[in-house]
Amino acid sequence: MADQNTNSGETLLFLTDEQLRQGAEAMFFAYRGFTADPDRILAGLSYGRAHHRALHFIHAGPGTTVNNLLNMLGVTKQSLNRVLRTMIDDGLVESKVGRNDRRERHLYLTEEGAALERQLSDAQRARMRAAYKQAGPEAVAGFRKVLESMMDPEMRRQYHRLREGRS
Amino acid sequence: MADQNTNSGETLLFLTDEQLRQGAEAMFFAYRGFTADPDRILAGLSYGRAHHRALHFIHAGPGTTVNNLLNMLGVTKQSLNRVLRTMIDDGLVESKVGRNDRRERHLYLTEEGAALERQLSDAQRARMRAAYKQAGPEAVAGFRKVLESMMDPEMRRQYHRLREGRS
DNA sequence: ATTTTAAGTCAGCCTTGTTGACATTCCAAG
DNA sequence: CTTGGAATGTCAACAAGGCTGACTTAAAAT
Repeated sequence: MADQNTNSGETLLFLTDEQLRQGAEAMFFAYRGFTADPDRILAGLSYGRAHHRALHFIHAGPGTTVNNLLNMLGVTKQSLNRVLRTMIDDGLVESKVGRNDRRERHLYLTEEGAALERQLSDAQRARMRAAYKQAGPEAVAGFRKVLESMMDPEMRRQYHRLREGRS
Repeated sequence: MADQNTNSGETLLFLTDEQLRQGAEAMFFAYRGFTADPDRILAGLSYGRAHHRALHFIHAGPGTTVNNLLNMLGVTKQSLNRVLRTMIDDGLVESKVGRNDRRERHLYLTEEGAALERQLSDAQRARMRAAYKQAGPEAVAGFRKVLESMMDPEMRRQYHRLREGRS
């Protein structure tokens, strides 16, 4: 608390470096919690967080192409391919040649893949549900607002595109 | 502010799986933004995100012990040691034998270390400052509230301990 | 017919996490 | 004073998951 105006910047009130530091720490610790439950589940299986992310976005946009997924995840195709390969081989993900453009591969979850996705996201959502409930609806609105402002513009666009695709 | 439901915190409606999924995506994309700027800086030097985290917490609690830091970061001592070793060798971090308990090592930033920490956290804070400003003070309060609720209890305790230590 | 694009693959590298084993130093309890 | 345990450091080996670069295949676009 205390020191109000030790601001090392342009801004007027309320944004002390100290408060921003606390925000950064909150992000760090909260993200740990955010990933903790799925990570625990995945640790048993031979998968990692990267698999979870791929499952999530294939679930969110069934039929998405590899290139789409690449842009979502922000990794190289080689890196994604390793993860995708194992899941296709294990029968969690199905890759179908595109009808219009046969160079593209469209990705879908199999029943088994959908089951794992559900298990992982159920765990993650349980924590978020508890946090949302504890913090209250207004806090949640603020939470979402700040997160969105924190994204890179390109990520924000993808975030919105996803939401529209499901509305 | 009020949309449609005047739910007073206890209502469960409001928390559809879809909304929770969006929250998860927001966390994912926002965290990418959150780390992007420091990562860019570090890419040039021969350091990574792990070094940034260590610098941050040594800055936050000068004289912290290795064990303290371990608990903060949630990694093994071997993993931390590798990172710490390079920074000590490079003269960014100083390790002093404890006075009371001479087994402990107390960690401090050198001038050079403090300079790098400042550079990294300035970049990170710039983004947070912009996001906070754009979202507004109420949103920020909610943001912090949700993040805190999302932490593991142990992490929440450490988060508070840090804040108290600086108040 | 040529060029570009989407995807896949191989090889190798880096960072950062993990275990396990072991040495050192030192505090504290018997 | 000896001994047990705690805090730290270090070595080795390994794995996940990023990266780059080079190359192939197939198909679409020009």
